[in-house]
Amino acid sequence: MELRHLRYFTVVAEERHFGRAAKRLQIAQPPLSRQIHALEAELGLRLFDRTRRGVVLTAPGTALLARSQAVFEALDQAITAAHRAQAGELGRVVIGYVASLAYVGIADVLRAFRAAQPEVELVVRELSPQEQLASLKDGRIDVGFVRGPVTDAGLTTAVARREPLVVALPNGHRLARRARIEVAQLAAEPFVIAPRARGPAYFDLLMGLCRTAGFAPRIVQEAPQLDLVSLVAAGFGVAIVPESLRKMGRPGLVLRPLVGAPHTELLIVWRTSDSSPALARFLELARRALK
Amino acid sequence: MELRHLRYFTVVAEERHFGRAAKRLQIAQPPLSRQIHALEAELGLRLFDRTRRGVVLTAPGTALLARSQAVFEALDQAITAAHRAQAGELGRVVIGYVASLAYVGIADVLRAFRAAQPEVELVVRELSPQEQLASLKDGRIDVGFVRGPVTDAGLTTAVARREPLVVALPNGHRLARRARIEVAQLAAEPFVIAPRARGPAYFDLLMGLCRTAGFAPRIVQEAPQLDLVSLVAAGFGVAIVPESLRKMGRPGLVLRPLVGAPHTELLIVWRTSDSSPALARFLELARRALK
DNA sequence: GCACCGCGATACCCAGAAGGTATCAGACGA
DNA sequence: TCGTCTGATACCTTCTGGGTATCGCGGTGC
Repeated sequence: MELRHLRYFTVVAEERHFGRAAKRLQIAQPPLSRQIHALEAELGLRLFDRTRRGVVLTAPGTALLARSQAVFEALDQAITAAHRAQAGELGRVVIGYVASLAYVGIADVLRAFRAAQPEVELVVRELSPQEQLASLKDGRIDVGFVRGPVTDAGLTTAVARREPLVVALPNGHRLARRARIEVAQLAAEPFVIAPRARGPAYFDLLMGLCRTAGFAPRIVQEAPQLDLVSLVAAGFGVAIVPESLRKMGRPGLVLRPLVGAPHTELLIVWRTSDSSPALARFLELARRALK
Repeated sequence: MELRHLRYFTVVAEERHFGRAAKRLQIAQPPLSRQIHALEAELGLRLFDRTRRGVVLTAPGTALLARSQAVFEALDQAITAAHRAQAGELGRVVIGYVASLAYVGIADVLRAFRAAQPEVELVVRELSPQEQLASLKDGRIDVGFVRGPVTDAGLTTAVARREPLVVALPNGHRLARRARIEVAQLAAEPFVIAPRARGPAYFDLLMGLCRTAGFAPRIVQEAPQLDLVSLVAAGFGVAIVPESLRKMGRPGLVLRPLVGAPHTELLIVWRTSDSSPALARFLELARRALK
């Protein structure tokens, strides 16, 4: 069966007259008769009782007519959904993010996007920068948020936000009295830092900073990013972190500007080849929300 | 768009490969490519990203695929419904019945039919025999239950049940002491009877009975059939009724066999031209339930 | 009673589109 | 670099959907 059969059947059933139905369908009456016959033959059912002054539906015809509407509606919905997906209003975006963003960035982005595109399904995965790049490549996520440069071929980045680095100190720390801190003043401090494997770009950036200031940092604890500030607050050492962590309002922690340190860049990363309209919408809104 | 396009699209989407899809569809690969192209052109959407080792769905393609299933399901349901209607398992039967049957016949029939064909909608209308015949002809009801012969052209009848006539007397009536009553013994009694207009056949039958016994009945009250026995119980007079009224178990009423009276026939009536399978099923089950 | 009219069915033709075969173009892997 | 695998293209064939002319059959009106 083809939709043509169902369309023709519906019109004949509504008109109760082959001639009028043919006119409405912009075809001649004989081919219409033939198509209805073909439909009846395929179903093995008589759909109409042909009388002298028109046609009446049989019981199977009545049943078919009542349910044909649902077929056309389902088709309309399918087509509409395809167009909406093209417009980025429908679909699914899987997002990777680093733990340090959980408190200060992602929530705003998700909220803004959900408000704008409520029918795009959002899935978030907390992943280290390294894991994000790998997940992007094999399609487990569609977009990632990382710090530090990304040089992978096949991935495109955009700077979502630039922010200064600051020193995180435990309350009452000797340096906490100072309004701003030089990198060299940290030479003797124990450092808490995320393992290089989780984000080599950021790790190497910090190492470079210290080396430039003339020392190699004493790393007392390598912590996943999430717990980093907790360790600092607990007095294990100091850490160099993006300024936006201030928004966490974590007690027991003091943040001081780091003089001479470069700004860090929060990057949005996605597959260059990914042409999903939902992703495009997401990128657009994410960049706006993070500005 | 035709269903062919959607079928082809679905298979290509599932196989992610034009060659394999074409094999599954029993056609060659080039026409399959062409049909997909035509579908994309009609929708104004790219549904697949053609890569070197196959094909991947785009966002609109994914959306369309997810909803295509619903189209095919709706179609299956429509076709199934048509076949079930043909089998008399689906549809609608509108039933007319005389009030005297409300208590002793219809309920059994409806119960039996509903149990056997729960998805056939049953509509019942209480109508006089005359109204039933008229309603049958213009399609307001599909089947009627009446007493007395029906001679209308275009209507077919079947005897659902034959039963004797009995005399209904109020409690304590002079004749109630007798085990059986002759028609002639009623000559002096006041009669309660339904108006001729509501059922001429039955009316004429009773008149004939009395005339044969040598008297013309004294009609004190013409009541719609429903209230007939109430009037008898209230002492307005006697009535001649089908024996099945005994099942009502109405207090204040005595029923006595009427000697020499013919049996009355409960008839099922329907349009000869009506070929509704649901009606056929109903007739079959009604006759069985009334046996 | 007869002719006419209105309806769907049938016969036959044509054109367009679906499907087939052969082949191309490009990317990937050996 | 060549072979292979992919979908696309070119071109032909076949089938079928649609057109016109006409039929058959009731019902209707004179």
